[in-house]
Amino acid sequence: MDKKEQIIEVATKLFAKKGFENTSISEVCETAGVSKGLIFHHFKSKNGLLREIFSRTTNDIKKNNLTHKAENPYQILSLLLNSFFEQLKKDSTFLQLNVSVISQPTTREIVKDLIDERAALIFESTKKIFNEIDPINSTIRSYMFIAELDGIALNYLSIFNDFPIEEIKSELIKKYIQQ
Amino acid sequence: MDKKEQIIEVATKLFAKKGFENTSISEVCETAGVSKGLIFHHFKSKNGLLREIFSRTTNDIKKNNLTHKAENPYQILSLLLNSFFEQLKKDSTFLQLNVSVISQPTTREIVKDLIDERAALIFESTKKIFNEIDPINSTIRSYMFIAELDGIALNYLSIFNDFPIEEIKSELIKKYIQQ
Amino acid sequence: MDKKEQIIEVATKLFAKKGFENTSISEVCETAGVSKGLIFHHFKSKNGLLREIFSRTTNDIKKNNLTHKAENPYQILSLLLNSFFEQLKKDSTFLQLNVSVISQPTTREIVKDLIDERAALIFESTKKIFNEIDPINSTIRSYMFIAELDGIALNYLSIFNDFPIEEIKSELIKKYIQQ
Amino acid sequence: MDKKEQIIEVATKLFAKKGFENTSISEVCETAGVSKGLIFHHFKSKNGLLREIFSRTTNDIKKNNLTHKAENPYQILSLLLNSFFEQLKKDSTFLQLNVSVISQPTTREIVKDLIDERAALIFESTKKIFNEIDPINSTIRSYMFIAELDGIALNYLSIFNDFPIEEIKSELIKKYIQQ
DNA sequence: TATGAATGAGAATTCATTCAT
DNA sequence: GATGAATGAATTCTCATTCAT
Repeated sequence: MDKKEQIIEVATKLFAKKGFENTSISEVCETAGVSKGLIFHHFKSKNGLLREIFSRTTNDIKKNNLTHKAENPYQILSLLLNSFFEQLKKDSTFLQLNVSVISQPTTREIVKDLIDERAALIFESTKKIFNEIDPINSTIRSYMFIAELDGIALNYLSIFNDFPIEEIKSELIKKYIQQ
Repeated sequence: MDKKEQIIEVATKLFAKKGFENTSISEVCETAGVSKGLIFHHFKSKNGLLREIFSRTTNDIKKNNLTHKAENPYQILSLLLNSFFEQLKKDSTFLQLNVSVISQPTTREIVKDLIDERAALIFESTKKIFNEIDPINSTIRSYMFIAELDGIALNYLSIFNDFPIEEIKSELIKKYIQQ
Repeated sequence: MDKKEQIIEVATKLFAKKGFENTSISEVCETAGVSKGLIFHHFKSKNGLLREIFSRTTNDIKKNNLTHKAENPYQILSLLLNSFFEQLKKDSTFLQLNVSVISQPTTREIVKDLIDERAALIFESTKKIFNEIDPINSTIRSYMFIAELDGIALNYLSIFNDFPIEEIKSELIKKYIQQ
Repeated sequence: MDKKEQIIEVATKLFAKKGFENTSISEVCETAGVSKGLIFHHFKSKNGLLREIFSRTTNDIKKNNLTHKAENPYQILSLLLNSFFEQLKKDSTFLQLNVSVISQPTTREIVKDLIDERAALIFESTKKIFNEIDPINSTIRSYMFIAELDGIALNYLSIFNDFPIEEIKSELIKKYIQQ
């Protein structure tokens, strides 16, 4: 069993549940059943561990992007929306980790470059879709599409206890796919 | 000048710039030129200080809401969008504080009830507007409107360095006000 | 009883006996009967504590210098040599602390400016003496006199177990005072 | 190139530049391009590495002593002083390592026996010289000669930034060789 | 209302050393 | 001879909080 992977797995869960700043290395160690020193051996620092986790998520996004080479932009949008809402329900704490890391000044600074990389990646792949639907306004529509999804995530995860996620999903599908 | 107000002012700025968890009481004291004891005298705890700051923002929103008793829902939307984008540009760090407090599990817990209160407030005043525009779908449209703005704030403040805020604003005005 | 003074007293003894790098803050605290936090409250860091101790010694030297306003340079030299050998025998560990702080790269860096200040102080007061004895060569004779005493201290404290300190003292008195 | 030699070379430089206590085995490994395990394989412990370095210097001194079998004690003194001042200028950090190891309680303890051995060696070879110059006072003159040189080294290396090393050298030559 | 000395629990990090390979 | 994952004890330092004044 790979201890490095185990640390990453445990840390991801704890960071997601309690926030990065409020999860101590000690807690990660105890939960993962490894010594404190090992974390610093593998990741150099707590920040290094966060970076590793953050960049792995980006890599997952990359892989996902490569997967759907559907012919139809509407098909891609459909897949994308479905997987987005799926993750929102299943992986909620994990998504929350990403939002909180990005929005908190200190953690933001730690993964600054990785945020830029990921943002560019998401923007490009979104724009590729809208280029086929509405080439003239594809830039602005991409930004708005991304913002809309992020806003939905933020409100669902952190603001409203009774956010009508299913209806919102229907609405979005209506708006973007069925004209 | 009132020392209590001074503490709140300084703490707001520091929490916004460095995050709540990464700002120590000591730093607030030194910057505000008061003693440590005084903060605990006035706010009972560091969490108490955060709650005071957070609820003051809610009060500001309340006051703002009372102000615009325009006849026309489109006029209200227009005012609302304008002040939103205005604040986004002028008060960016302050808005970021609100997002980060809300999205981080630990701080979220501290102001849980205040978030609920504020969310209800914002939802109600938004719904009042959409009730006049599209009564049947007013609930879903309110949620989507709020999510859209939050998403724009998040992307502008924390994700894209070159987010086309002016074009997004035009687009929203086009979408919500000029049909 | 002043806890700050107590910390300084205990730390001086421990640093002298075990060396700065090998004395932990915990040990200082336990011995002094204060909490860990208090050291950082008063001295900001372990390095700050060392600086405080080092500069106090310089202050002692300053005070000592002001004292002997003997008319005769040979009288001053005599007093000086006597107190030097006296300290060498009584305060040996304390002198060793000074030598080790000065000669170790890391600790040296910490008190760099204080070493410079002290060196200038000692050189000036030595030169004042030799100016009256041999004005033309006073500079070089001052440097040699200081080096000689330091070398004796180093050899007595750290190198030879059977360094003939009394005979060395007689020899120096013969050399510098009785022509 | 022999990895063991490489380790010694790198460690000597690092210990000299940063002090023994402030140089970690990890740093030695990285700089030398070897694994951690290898150091413990060759030297048993970090202390063992220091002892190896320290005793090699003693060996160098031994070899040097064997070399000059001049007939004239003044010739030997001359050679000795020249090589001393030469080393002071060229090998300053290395000499500083020796002084700092000797004067710091912890490191002193580690090489205690080696210091004694080296001190005896230096004393004996110095006394052999003074035996020919002034047999009656040779002991005390040897101690003073050694102390004088050590004091000069200490002051030049660690105390005065503008120590007049050249003039001091001339003075010593005048004092010990030209009457 | 206001101060700041004092606390103590807990944080991240370092580091010599071991050992299976 | 050579590697590097793994350990665990120790280290410096931070920080919210209390309390006598």
